[in-house]
Amino acid sequence: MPELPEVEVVRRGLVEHVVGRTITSVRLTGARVARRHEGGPVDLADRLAGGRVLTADRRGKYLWLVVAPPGGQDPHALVVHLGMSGQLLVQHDWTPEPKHVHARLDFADDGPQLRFVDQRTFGGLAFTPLLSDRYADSSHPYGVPQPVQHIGADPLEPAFDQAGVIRSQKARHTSIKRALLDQSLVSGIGNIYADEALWRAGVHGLRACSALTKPALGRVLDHAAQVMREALEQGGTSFDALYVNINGASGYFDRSLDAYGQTGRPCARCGAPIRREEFMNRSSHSCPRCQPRPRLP
DNA sequence: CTTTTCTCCTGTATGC
DNA sequence: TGCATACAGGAGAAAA
Repeated sequence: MPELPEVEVVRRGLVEHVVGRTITSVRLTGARVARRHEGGPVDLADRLAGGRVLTADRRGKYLWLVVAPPGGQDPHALVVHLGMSGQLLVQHDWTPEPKHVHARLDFADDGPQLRFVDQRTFGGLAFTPLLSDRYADSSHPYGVPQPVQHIGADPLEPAFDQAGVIRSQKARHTSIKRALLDQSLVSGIGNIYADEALWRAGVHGLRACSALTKPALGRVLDHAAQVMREALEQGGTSFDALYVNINGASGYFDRSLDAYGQTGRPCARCGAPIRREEFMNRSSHSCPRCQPRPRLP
């Protein structure tokens, strides 16, 4: 599932293969891929045609291409969310299309297309204005797209204010895992890296935010940032030139997971079998010895 | 306003 | 073999 490191790998691929090119036409399959675009699929395709891609940017799990429309209008953002199963593929038009291609962008040069492929269609595209970032020291010179404004900075960007996040978490009446997954507090963390960060910190995800000390919350966030940096290094090694890849679990990093998906395997620290528990109709993985469960609320 | 639950979707794995 | 069911889960709407 694409979380921050996987999306960053895709962004780097777009910088390499798409930035600087001019879009000639866009073909969309079905309306669902554009359901978050205000004007619908036809408007989305129309407004992208003739645009030049200035850069590829990202915050958390949101990815966007900054596109300068023809005629000198203000740059807008083609916002891409990969959802659970979305992929962006850079492929020549003669390459047979995989299943579930929902969008194809053609360019003015002879280079390959950009294809958006999404089996479960939780992802989608939207073309939106760029607005000024809420963070003063933004590293997003074109601003951030409207659909991205409500999420917090991610742990790998300069605007990330860890002390501020800790203060917000302290005030929340919820568990630490819910807080980690809440993109409005800190973005980019999904189920995989939440479980990994909590395992590294030795904290059970059901612990109340308010019951953890600020240093303990800081350690969880530090581990989240660190595990995503490590995953990015691994994931960065796995994509080849014409394939902007999402490998489901970040390149080769799935070999390095200590908690997520490790049910029954021995904990790398203490040897106790990793347990799986129900959580928000999903699953959580943790070590029963290193991450003792809090008393029931 | 805050917090929780529900819904969207389909390929893969498992059980009877 | 065939069919039913569980599972994977990000995000936003809806409900509490």
